Amino acid sequence: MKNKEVADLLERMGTLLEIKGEVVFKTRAYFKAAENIANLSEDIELIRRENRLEEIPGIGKTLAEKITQYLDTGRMAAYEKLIEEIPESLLEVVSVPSIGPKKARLFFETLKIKSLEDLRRAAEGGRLQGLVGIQEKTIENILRGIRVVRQGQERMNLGTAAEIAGVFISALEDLPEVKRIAAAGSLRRGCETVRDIDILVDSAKPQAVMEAFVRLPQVKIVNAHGETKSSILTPENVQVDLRVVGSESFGAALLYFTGSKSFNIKLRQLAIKKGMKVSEYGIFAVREESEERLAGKTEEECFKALGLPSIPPELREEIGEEELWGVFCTGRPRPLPIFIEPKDIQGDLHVHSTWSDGHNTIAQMVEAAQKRGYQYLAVSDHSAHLKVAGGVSAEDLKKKKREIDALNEKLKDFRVLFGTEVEIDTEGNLDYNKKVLSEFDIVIASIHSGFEQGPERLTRRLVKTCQNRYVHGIAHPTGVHIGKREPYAFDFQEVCRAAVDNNVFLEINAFPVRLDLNSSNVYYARRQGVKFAINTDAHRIEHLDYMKFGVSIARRGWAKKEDVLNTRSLKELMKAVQKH
DNA sequence: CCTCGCAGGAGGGGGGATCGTCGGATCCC
Repeated sequence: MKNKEVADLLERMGTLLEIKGEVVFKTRAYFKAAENIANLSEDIELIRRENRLEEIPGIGKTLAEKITQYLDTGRMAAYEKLIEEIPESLLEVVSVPSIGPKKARLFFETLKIKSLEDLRRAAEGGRLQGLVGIQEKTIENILRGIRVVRQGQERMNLGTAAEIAGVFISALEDLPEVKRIAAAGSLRRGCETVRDIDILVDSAKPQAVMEAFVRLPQVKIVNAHGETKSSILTPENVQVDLRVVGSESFGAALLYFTGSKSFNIKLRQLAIKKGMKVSEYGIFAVREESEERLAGKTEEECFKALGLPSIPPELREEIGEEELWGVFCTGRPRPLPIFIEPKDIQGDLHVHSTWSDGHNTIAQMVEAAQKRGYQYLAVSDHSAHLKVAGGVSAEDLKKKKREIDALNEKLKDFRVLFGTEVEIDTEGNLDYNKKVLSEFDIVIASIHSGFEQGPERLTRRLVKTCQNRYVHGIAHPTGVHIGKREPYAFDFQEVCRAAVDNNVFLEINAFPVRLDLNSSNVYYARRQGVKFAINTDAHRIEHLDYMKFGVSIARRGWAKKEDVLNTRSLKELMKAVQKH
């Protein structure tokens, strides 16, 4: 799948065109096209083969031609021409915080600065001094920015982001000036990865909160420190932004600060149509020479003022955008569906124990699951061949089964399920034979090797697995490892079809470095009729808490309770995974 | 550059904070 590759290319072109000084509408067209391609669930190569590129929103004749050329030949003439004029390495120059297209262009034209290294030398050599709008402070900021870029600022996974936000929130929430405090931004929307942490505070004394914030021991650098807004870097170079508003604006500010950006723009456009104005301070009715506050205290109140139902943070995205706005912009708005919530989860179907590479015993995992209010837990250890993860031999399975049976004897209102995460081999065969597989309560199958096989073979392996009559679900179906490994190349649509046809669920793996399926996958698969299970893949009891991340992903994919099998009672679950 | 709605050409993403410098760039969602 070359979707990401194409999207990246268009995005780079957009930035280079910005530096070149092209009109904003042209650059925006490239960014929009890139975004839409990145969010496609269909393979862009397939779309190109069927000559349907122009059906993608934001892609017209010209861009379609360029993309076609790129997909067919691996090159794009327009891009190559562009980088002759605006060197590609200027992309690293604009990646420096405090440097945008204007300064990048200024430096390039006056000093021939083409790269980060050029920029550093010029800044240190005092050659930036004296350019229009550049004085000492700017140069300091640039040098500091270069260091930040060099140390690398990758996006964090959702788990890490939640942890860091937690540290700052607990450091601030007990201040007497702080009435309410909440994490916002992409963390609140439950994005798979998060770039920076956004925290919003309700306080009548913003300056006191600002002071306390920038003096926290976790603060390495203060990048901005105003009356109501500050921005800092932690020692790990994570940016944390804090915004303070009064109680009357807290809801509106939460709305603003949660985003996404494009969602905010949509809201504000809608407001204009209705003679209103939206800002982080509230919803206002606009009259001649005056504004009247209509809402602001809570998000619900703000949505209501705009004539909208409360849209959950996870839905404020490009994913499902058309569906979302279709609901409101037609003559007869429908209510939003009720989406799955953490409290709906009745059990976890994919956890490990000391029988394979887990840290805790089955009994300990079970106790922890009971504490979380679950009704059941499938202990799904690795199968025999995955030696690196202590796969369970067919012989040991008997002992494991006896241990589970003994536990179930003692347990009231809880059931331990005898599960496995069975290895799919390079040909799509499973690691245990039919007789062994038939003994399990739950069989989930997954791929841990042969990622490089290419789409045909990988798709075949997964489809064949779905067709296996002993398999109930596919674990981490795309193989992504956030920050380490891209999903393997395969035909997701075909696997969805096979999953539906064979009553196999696809897992939403809630482990923060996986989150696999991701939001877009869920959104697409659900519309094909795929059923899901949200599992933590816990390797120790604390990991069971990752469930909430999986639920966020499911919500982002518009999943309802009915779409997720482990919201059901044990009886209903076992019925649902039965083979036809 | 795209889309709309009309047939060639116009209009196109919202609202605000902060910084560092003097009008505006950069950044946030």
